[in-house]
Amino acid sequence: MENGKKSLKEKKVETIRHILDAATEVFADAGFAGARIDKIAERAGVNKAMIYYRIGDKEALYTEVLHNVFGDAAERIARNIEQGQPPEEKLKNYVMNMASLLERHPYLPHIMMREMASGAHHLNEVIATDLSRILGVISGILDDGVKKGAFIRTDPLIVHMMVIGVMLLFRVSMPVREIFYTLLHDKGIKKSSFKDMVGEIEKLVLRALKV
Amino acid sequence: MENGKKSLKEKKVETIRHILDAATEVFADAGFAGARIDKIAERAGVNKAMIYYRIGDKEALYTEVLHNVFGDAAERIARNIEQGQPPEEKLKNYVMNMASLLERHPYLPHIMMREMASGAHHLNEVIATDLSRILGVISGILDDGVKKGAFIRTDPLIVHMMVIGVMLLFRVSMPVREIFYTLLHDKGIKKSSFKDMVGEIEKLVLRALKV
Amino acid sequence: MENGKKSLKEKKVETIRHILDAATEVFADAGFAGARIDKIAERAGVNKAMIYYRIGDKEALYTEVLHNVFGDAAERIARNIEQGQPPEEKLKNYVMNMASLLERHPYLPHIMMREMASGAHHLNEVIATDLSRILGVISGILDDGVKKGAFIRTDPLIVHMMVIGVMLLFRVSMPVREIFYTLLHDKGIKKSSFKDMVGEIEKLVLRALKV
Amino acid sequence: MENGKKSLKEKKVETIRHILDAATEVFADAGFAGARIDKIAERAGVNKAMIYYRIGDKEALYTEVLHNVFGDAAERIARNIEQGQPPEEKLKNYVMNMASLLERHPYLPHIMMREMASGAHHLNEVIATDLSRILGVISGILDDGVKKGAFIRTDPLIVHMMVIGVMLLFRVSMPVREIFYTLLHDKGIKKSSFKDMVGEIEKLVLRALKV
DNA sequence: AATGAATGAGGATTCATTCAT
DNA sequence: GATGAATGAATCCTCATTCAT
Repeated sequence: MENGKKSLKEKKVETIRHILDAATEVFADAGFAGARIDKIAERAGVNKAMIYYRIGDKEALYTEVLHNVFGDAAERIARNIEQGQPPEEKLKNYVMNMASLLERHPYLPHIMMREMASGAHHLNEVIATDLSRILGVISGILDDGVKKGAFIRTDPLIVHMMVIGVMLLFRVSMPVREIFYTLLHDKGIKKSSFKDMVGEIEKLVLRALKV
Repeated sequence: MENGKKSLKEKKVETIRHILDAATEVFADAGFAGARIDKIAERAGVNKAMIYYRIGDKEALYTEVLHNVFGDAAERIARNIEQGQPPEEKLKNYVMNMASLLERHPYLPHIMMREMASGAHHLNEVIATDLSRILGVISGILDDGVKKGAFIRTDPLIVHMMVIGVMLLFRVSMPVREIFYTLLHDKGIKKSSFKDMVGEIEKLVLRALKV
Repeated sequence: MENGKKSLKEKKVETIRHILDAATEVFADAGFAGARIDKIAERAGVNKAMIYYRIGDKEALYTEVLHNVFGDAAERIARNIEQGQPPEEKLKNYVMNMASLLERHPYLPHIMMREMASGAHHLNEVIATDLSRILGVISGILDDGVKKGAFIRTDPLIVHMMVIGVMLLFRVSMPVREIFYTLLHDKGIKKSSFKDMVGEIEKLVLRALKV
Repeated sequence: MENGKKSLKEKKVETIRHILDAATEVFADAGFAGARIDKIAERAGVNKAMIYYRIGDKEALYTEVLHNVFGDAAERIARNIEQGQPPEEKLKNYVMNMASLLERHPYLPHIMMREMASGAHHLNEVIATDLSRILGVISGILDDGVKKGAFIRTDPLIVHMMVIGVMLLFRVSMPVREIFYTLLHDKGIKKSSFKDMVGEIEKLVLRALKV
């Protein structure tokens, strides 16, 4: 039950959350250079100066957004690896985790793709470390599979990029796909949901890796 | 006369090429909003006003760049499908074509990723048509493979996205990978060249699709 | 009870003193336009709103500072004129008083110079009256000297400006002089203390005025 | 005869002059922090962006102004020392030169006083060198006078500061003096022109220094 | 055909000041 | 009495675009 009375600190925390949420959306939509502080402030329902008071300049705000999104992502991934399962299960798990990560952070794909396209200048070491933990996970799974005779030996980076790449593209390409579906509906290409896609990826990746 | 004497028309064409080349690099580096007309002019070795004189405003310039890059890409793809080969060969061909496309257009990945992250607002119908032709090709290959009992039935869009996704990520992530390699060299992850990666993809995709 | 227990009124007075001291320093350092309320609050160890609560807006704060510095100065000067001395002694006294005034108010030179450079908009009539009392003093001394046949007739304003001018410059130019000393130490120019300078001024002014 | 036709380069030079003139006035009036780029642009009759296009940011503009004013001053002083005169003449010359310098640069006093009050942060080495040349001149004159038995030995820096100090104060205090004159006209203090003052200074300084 | 000069419109950032508790 | 939260109004600065030659 919202009781209407908020302490000063609660209000402050809430304000910060509003700002970061708005900033995440706007940066995802428009990129760093295209984002407008005015728009972020408006969408957050705060005065423009508030952003500087609470967070700092555009750069600081962007970094904060990146850290929020990627920090949570990395933590979540690292937590979700269950030991003692057969490699196939672990791999399915990994795909599922990646998928649910993107569902939880709908703006991650946009931000990530842009970041990489920009040379990842903002993905400084802290964030790079976060990401490297994810890579460590898939690497471990594949190694385990190879040891147990379940998987062929492959480059884990490429496997990860295939999984992540198709998911990013899928999420990010929604508006383009609308056009394609219209243009291509007579060629046997039909809409698929994110869930459909995840199932398909799981299947294809397992087929590709299994001995 | 090849020797230094250029006709007016040749100079004009050359100027336009300089502008478009410079614009391609700058847009790839910085995105539409982050690109600076000043920088494009400087890199092209022309006066800023020249850009407006020859091509038009920033929007027009960007569209021109997109069309140059994607138009050539689409044309090249459509040309390279050889009939009468077995589906496996066609698929290998398709992967190779995609790969050589990216080698020929080193800025395409950056631009494409950003475009999609922005909601593909600039990929208007003309360009969408270009892309849809590519999709038609892979769709045809997969259909053929299914008909001939060589491939399992899959969603061609997902297959395409996997192939394209990993390639885009690979090209675009060069700077980030440098960090990762440093962080992860003890986890059995090692540098691979674009060629290595293409071979690996070919292998994995065929394994995933073959009955 | 002197020991740590302060009455509410004492705390209030102390707070005000902290604010005014901090404000004096900051205004002296940066001038009116360059001074930052934030910085004054921080240096005073109080909350920014406190300044408005206790004193008022930036303008009021500045006026208060000016009055504090100049008010005390004028009072002190007027008090220190001893009657019945020979004019030479009175003049020495006047120079000494000016000098000790500046030692007591290290920020007065900076504030005064800036105020004059700004057209003395803040030196409103109240403060102008303060200053005019000082001028009355030197004027009286010179008149007395002329009457007694000790001094030549001169413009008291110019004498005052010479004395005050060199002292202000001396105090204010400390940082620049450091550079000059380095550049000029081979031209026979060497560091002098404020005391040295005061003695020299006394000597020169007396030589200039004595019949 | 203005012929109305100006070459591009002439226009450019003129624009820069307008900007620097306006900036000099505004910085003199309001100091660095108080100066408004808008006001400078308006007073120069140019668009605000022009200032950034031609000169740079506020800091650069200020430095340019300082260099213009002080650079010319230093050069003029160094040129005007005539050799072979008796020391008294040289000293008179020096006072006259200082005076005419201030008549030529009516904003120099305001800017200089503020600069010193701010700790002379912008008077970087280049400008310090300019100023030190002036000091070298007066130093030489006094030395010469001492050698020829005409002057007592004094600290040239103090002599210089007395001369410069009273002149700066005189020029800068015009608005305040108006108040004083009103308040003090019954105490025998009357308006004097800059010329009057210069004559008086010359007299006093010579009396102070002559053996 | 080509370019240096110039600017309007907008965007990031700052800062004195007020408000609510 | 005291202070953290919040903001309106500048203020500096940038950049795509146009103009005049």
